[in-house]
Amino acid sequence: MLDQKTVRTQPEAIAEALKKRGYSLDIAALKQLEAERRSVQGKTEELQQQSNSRAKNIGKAKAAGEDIAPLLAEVGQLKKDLAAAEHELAAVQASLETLLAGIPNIPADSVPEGLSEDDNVELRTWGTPRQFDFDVVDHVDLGDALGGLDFATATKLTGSRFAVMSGGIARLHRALAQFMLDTHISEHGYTEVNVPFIVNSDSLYGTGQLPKFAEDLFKLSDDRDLYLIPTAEVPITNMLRGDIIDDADLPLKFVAHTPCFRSEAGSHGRDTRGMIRQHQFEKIELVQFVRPDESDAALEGLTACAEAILQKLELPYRTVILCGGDIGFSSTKTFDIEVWVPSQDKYREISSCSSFGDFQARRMMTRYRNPESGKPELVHTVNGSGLAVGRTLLAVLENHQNADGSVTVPAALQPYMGGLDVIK
RNA sequence: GGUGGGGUGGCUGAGUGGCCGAAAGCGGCAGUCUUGAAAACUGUUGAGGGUUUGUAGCCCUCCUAGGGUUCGAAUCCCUACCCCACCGCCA
Repeated sequence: MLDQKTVRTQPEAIAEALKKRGYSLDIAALKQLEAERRSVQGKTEELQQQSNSRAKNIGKAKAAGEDIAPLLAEVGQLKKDLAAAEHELAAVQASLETLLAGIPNIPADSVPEGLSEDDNVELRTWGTPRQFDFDVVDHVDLGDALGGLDFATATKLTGSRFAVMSGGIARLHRALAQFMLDTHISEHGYTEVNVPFIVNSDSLYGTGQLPKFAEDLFKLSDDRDLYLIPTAEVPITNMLRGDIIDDADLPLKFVAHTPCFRSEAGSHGRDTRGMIRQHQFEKIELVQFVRPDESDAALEGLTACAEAILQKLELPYRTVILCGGDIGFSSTKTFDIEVWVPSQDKYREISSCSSFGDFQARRMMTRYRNPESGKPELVHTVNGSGLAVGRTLLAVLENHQNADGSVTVPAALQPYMGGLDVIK
């Protein structure tokens, strides 16, 4: 959520900044609601004040032993007016709140112009896509031949966009998760957390998935208003919802390994083959809470942590900065890391690292006590995948495949595979 | 599942209808003292919002959340969520 005061007082400037996203802010509606809010709030507070002072007078009169009956008679109409005004105010504030909560974050200055992913800008590449001297097989056929990747059975168990892994591939998948987690803990200074995979709507509101993107989530039919997490970003970031953090504790860096559940509504027919787009996948998520002036550096650092995993796994990748039209709702700046997928002859997203500025912090009321002002001020949040495990598995299988259908285990993973160097 | 007790500021914890945005302590901040620090002492210290040129003043709201009673609610009633204790059941 953007700062209400800024939105209200400088709607034109906000609207201009949001154009970079291709978002058009309804200034007229905003101004109208704001004018209404102002008058209704003024009226309500005046009535509240009257009501308060009369109640006090009644208290004094009673204490003095006076007859309070005439005073009581006076407040009848006031109470009715006040109730009506409060009702009206609540309605206006709810409308304003809905409008404000639906406004996306403002892209950072460094975010390039553009409306689609075609306008994203490549920042750097690492490694060189391998030249194969045999016909490249995609991970679905590779996995099928190895007997460890089975989509048909998963369809029987659940439906489309699920997979059953077994044997060496299941172990490789687990090894990848462990390896990433260990690397971030011991080499990058993150604290491991283990969090719930089911969250309430307040948490989803805090990180920005709700109220706008409910259709992307799996909601439990249980009447407790609970959802499966679409990413560990939600539980980790919300750990500090409503809290005031000690300045000395910043920056806070957390890493978690969780499953992620996404309905993929609206992506029917996209990436239907293989592990690219699943309803359930595992991810190692990195989250940082930082002081406002440190978020740019934190985003660079966090992205480097994610890239380090790909380097250790000897997987070629490139890093792009998303253009204004392609960044997520809550993000002010996003770097996507894309791994080389040989069967598709192109780079595919494997990590998305974003800075949210104070956008999430404002929704969550997560603050730190600024030693200079002594006041609680909003922190900045930064997060990213480090990495998506399923897509990494796919990349390892395809990039390290051999002519005989076997897959070479990258050296970094071998300790996690009991020393195994080839999956056959 | 049963019974009972609770959820108050950064933290601990008082407060059972008006004098309570809220005692006290801790912590924080400022000062005195000190070569410096600690200790001690003194003062100060919740958050959000409205109005406003204003970090001035005035005003509103907030004691888990949502309803209710009342002229008036941290305080009484109802509901939800959470915590604690004991009992039962069980991995």
